[in-house]
Amino acid sequence: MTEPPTSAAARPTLEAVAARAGVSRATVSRVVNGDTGVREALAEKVRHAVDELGYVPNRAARSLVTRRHDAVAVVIAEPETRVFADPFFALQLRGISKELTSRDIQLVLLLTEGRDDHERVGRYLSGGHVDGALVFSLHLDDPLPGIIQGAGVPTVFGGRPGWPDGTATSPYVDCDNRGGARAAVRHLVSLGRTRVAHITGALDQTSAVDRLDGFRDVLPEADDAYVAEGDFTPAGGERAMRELLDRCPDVDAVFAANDLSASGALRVLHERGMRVPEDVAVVGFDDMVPVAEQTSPPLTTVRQDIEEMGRLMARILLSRGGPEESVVLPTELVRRGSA
Amino acid sequence: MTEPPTSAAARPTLEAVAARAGVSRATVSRVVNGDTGVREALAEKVRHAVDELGYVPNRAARSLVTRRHDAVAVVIAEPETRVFADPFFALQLRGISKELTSRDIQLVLLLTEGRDDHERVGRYLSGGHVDGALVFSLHLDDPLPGIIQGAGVPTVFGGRPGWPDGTATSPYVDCDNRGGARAAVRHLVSLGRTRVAHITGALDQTSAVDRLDGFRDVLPEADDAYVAEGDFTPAGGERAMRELLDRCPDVDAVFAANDLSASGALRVLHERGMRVPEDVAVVGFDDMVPVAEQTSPPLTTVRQDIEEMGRLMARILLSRGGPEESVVLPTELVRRGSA
DNA sequence: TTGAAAGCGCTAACAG
DNA sequence: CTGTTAGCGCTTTCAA
Repeated sequence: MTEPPTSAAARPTLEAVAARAGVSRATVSRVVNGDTGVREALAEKVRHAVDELGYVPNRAARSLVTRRHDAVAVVIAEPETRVFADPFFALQLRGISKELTSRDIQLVLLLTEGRDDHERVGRYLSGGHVDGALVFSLHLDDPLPGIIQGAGVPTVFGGRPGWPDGTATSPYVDCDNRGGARAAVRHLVSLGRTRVAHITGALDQTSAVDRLDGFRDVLPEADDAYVAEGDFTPAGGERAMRELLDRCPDVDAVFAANDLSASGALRVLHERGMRVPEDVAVVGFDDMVPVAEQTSPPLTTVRQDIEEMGRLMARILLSRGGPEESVVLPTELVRRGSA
Repeated sequence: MTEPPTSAAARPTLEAVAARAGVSRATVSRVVNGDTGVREALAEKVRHAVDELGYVPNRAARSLVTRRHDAVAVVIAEPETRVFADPFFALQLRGISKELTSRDIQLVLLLTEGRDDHERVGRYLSGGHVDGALVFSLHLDDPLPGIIQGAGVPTVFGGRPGWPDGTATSPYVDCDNRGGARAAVRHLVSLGRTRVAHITGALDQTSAVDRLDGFRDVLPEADDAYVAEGDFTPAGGERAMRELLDRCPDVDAVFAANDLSASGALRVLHERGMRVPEDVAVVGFDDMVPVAEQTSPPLTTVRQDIEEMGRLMARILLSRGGPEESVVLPTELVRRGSA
């Protein structure tokens, strides 16, 4: 790949199409770009020539003059952490991909790990190679979002970034983590449970903090002993559940910060011979269907539409002139067997 | 985004750098592209000007003349199937990303589902927007690889494509699925197990077929009853394990096609009160560490270096003139508690 | 070793 | 409504 592909040689140009159709380059350009105001007869001829020749516009040439790139960067920081534990990003990517594809915009994927990469990504984004960026800021202390803000590229964040409200210059898309958590805990309470515990997510992520806040909204008086720190993984859920059981053997309900940690909790509960939901009711978060439906009993959980969040991120980024506001999607409690 | 970003306006051009350094555009271009044969004094001046102005080359302009794009497409077909069940792709993506990044090449992600997308991807790839493609062909009957072959773009496949040997015009990178499977089964046999079962992967994927073949290589006389079809998921593993136990209650070892299905099998084994490895020894495949180390007991499994496979795919694609051969990476048995 | 000049393929005024 | 024209920013001969 040090040389231009010889195979795909001699791609036809606008010029060629113009000649074939017997019109000027400008006219072809108009037709190709869907400009109105070309006589239908001519337009038809042009389209015919395009088909015959298999003409595909040269993006580089187009970019050069329009100063657009029809490309959006998706930045995922520190993939090791969660990307691989959790179908979350994959689903969001799918939503993004669908939206971009439908508008014929390229998805340029940027995976980063560590400080060097931050700089590189900053340079890349300021380099003006893409029209915008969709950024997943995983950790509260991640410097990347700041760097990106500085890059001067239109940006939409996935998940609420961890900076003080009002500081933000870029919108974000998130689900109503706090409201969803409240719904989960209220459901547990409505079941008559009085000793409700919470297994948190990784507390360096806003989603985990927000869900914890939601828990406290409903149970402000809950003893700290009923809150165990997890990390969104099944293993973390197991650990937290063990702690909980040791500290508060009387616990009769658990709200886990996501389905994965709930599945871990469920495992420990079984291991200790406790019945779910009779002895301990469990609610998760995410409605990661392949997880939530496979546990025993199937998991009652808070659904968020992850793919839609991705789609929305792209839509907002691309909607200059439309609403540039952050969006918080609603959640919905899904009842299955565990609570 | 209907308009060029006004924020990141007025990027400096080669022209500007040239003026600043008091040389011609050509000289700046040479320095920027690492051409030898520029007097060091001048080169230094140019580099200085580049830094001062924060010059970043305009890729579109460069592409237009070089006919290269410094971009590679990564095509993942039908993500719903596995991408989301399994950290597999994420790891491979990471390897690819690292390699591309180190060479300053863009990763353009193409996610497809269904026939319409196939055409679109075909058009995109023939469109000459990227210098090459890395393609994951999941299913034996996937038409996409064929379409891509036709697109005339240099391609490397991830995983052995499902067409007859010799048909392939593009190299692939895979791990030694068959050899790894043999090692796993031999290990079980060496433990004195005489009734070894196999939980397959999704048999419309070559990796699953190859692992099954490896199993049969070692145990050609094994009764079909000892082979249960899974699908690489924990749920599939559970189902298969149940079948196995019902059909052959005397089974004393299981080789599962991957760690995820092994974890499902383990669950069923516990549920039925069987001890692992005393009553039934279990071996997985992949060494998906977060899975394999969290099961109880921890999983003995066949390790493959997934990230390296990704890196290698990129390296092969980019190594025109180097070895254009397919590569099959070795695997390694990792002993933990389950066998 | 360096510079001048000629485009790469396309869009966007501006005329007609 | 259509064509003419002038570049977008860069690399690359070709001369000097």
